[in-house]
Amino acid sequence: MPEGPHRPRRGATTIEEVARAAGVSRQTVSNALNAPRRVRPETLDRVNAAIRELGYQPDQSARSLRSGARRTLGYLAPVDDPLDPNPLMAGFLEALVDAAGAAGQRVLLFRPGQGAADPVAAIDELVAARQVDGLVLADVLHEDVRIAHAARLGVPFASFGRTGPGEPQRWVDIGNEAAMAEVVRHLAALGHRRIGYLGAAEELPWMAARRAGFLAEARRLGLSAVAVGASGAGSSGTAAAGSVVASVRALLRGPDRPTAFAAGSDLLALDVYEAVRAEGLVVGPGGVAVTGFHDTPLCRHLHPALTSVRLPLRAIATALVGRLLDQVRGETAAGEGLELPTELVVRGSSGRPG
Amino acid sequence: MPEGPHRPRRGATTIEEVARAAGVSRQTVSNALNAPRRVRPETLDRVNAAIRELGYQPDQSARSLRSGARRTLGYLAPVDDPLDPNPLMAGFLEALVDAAGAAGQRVLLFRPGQGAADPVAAIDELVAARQVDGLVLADVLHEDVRIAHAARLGVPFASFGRTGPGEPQRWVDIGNEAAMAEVVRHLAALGHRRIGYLGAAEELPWMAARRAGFLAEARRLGLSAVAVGASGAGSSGTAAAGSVVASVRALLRGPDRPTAFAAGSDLLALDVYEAVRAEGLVVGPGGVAVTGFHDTPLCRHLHPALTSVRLPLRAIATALVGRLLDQVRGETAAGEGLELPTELVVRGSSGRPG
DNA sequence: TTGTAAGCGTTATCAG
DNA sequence: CTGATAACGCTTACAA
Repeated sequence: MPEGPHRPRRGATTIEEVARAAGVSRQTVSNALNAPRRVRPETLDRVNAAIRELGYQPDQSARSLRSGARRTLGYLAPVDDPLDPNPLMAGFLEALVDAAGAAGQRVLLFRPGQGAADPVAAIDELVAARQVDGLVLADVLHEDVRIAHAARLGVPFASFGRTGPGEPQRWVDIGNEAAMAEVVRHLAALGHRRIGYLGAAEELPWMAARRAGFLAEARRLGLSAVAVGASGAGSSGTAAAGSVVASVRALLRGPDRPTAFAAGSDLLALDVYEAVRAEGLVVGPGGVAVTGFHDTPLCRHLHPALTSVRLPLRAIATALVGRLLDQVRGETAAGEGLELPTELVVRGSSGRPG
Repeated sequence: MPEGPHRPRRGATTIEEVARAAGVSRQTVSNALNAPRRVRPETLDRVNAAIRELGYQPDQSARSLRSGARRTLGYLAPVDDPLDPNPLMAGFLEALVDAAGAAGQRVLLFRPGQGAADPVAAIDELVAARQVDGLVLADVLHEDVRIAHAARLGVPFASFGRTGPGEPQRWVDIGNEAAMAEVVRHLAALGHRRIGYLGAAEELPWMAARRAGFLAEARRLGLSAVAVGASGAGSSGTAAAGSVVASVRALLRGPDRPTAFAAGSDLLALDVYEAVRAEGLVVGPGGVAVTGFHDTPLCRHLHPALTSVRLPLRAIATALVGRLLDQVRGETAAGEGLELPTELVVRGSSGRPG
């Protein structure tokens, strides 16, 4: 609701006051801030001193109104429930805020209004209110309505997660296939010949890619590979954790028991731990090797500690911000995706087969 | 006419265009938006139709400049590493954005610049640039430099986490003691008489409170209680997970073996699982009961599923936003803290003693 | 290099 | 209830 009364001015030092204190005009202060090279060094010093002394910062609203630059990037938070938060909300967001800050931008969080879960309307609102210079989208699907809509609006954007061939290629992503291929090679190097994969929510492109990467590399190396895992559950696989465990247990009881399992997430790896133990086997050297994905803090609390794939969150965030600002500045929108490498963090859970 | 500014104007429907389309003046449109009661109904309809048709939204920068209201709340993200993200970043942030949105506010994320980890400077910048109407602080310590500084600046703020008696009491918090007391009563009701507590990073007030709440209720009920857990580690206890497990194992081997363990976080509960199993015991009914704290998705992936304390994230966020906006509107800053109850989610990990 | 003038889009004031 | 006028604080032309 719009408040009626006039708002009290906080300390609110204005450019005028700085100018007076430095004995120059408003515009000289503005120049000192926005084009320092145009101001004589000694004047610049004087102005900067006054700025520091008064603790002056330009009013961002006034600046935005005049210049058109909002110095703010919008992050469309994935639609999900606080009780089952998106893994990206932790970790990636920190990296994004840091990367944006380093580029002089702030990050504005937004989501579709609670209940009405229409991301398109949320984008429309934010853009129409001219609150951001660009948009960061995450958990992007191959044909994503958010991508299509942002492109239609003509607002600069970049996505964490690749888009299909028909969509604009303004994405940054990790190499999900490559990451799982590295996992497979790691396991193969340890001597494992029969390996299993545990996935979930495989309608999500990144989960499908991990599975595909696993199977492709296993085939290439001539390993015996089998993949299990249900579709349909949420991205963190809340639904049928129990049945997933059952699938792994069945494999472990089968004739050609895998000696190693790669999982599509750290939580799924935990399911593998449970299945392995339930079958009276052990995880790690001398037992069943297990790997996860995401390198969450969970990995370090498991025994043995979980080998996992670490995402280059800082590099992803920096690349997203960079591409976004290229578009904002009107430089040629590269129009190409960027795939960044992951890092395999080897811990006790992956060792030689027993 | 002035030349087009540096920046290309996006669709940018202005109030002027709406006024022309509706056949009224700018101010009538403004009134229709900000004080609809002052506009004749039939005129209002016409204006609203034009607004809808043109997809008009007021330019937030212009509006802010004029009115002083930023319609934005700043969230000072806890200082930590993306690789070891703060648990609040997931879950709480979703709830906060929703609550803010319901009150017509957006959420601006900010952190101290990477490297320079001074939250005070970050607050100064944001406030000086007049980018927000108020601040949300989290993971607040009893004597917190952020609280003191925000109070000194006179900027409206509210904190998730209570402040000490010398500080302004503009906090919302969960009842950490009460939550652990409920856990203790739950375990006692199941028949447990010897119970253990596993904590970590107990220099953090909320962790200390959980421990204290545990011990107090155990004493009140005449139970035999013992607490273990190191200080000094990060909030997620990355440091010495191994030694924590060792402490629990030692207790399990001791003469008066606890039949139940409450942990200060879900990850610590996982450590208890490991310790229990390492001692050849089982978790859950017939074995050692275990409870966690936070109700993260991890709980549902453990076997047996972990009993845990769920935080009322939506209520917390709503209360924080409400108190913040009270201050923004200049209404009497309540000056009192608000403690919200948690919810014990009972699952398979807590059962009758073996 | 610096100062002058104008206006970004909106809302508050005060006439009609 | 509506319409003209004046700011909010800043940055971009342009003149000195």
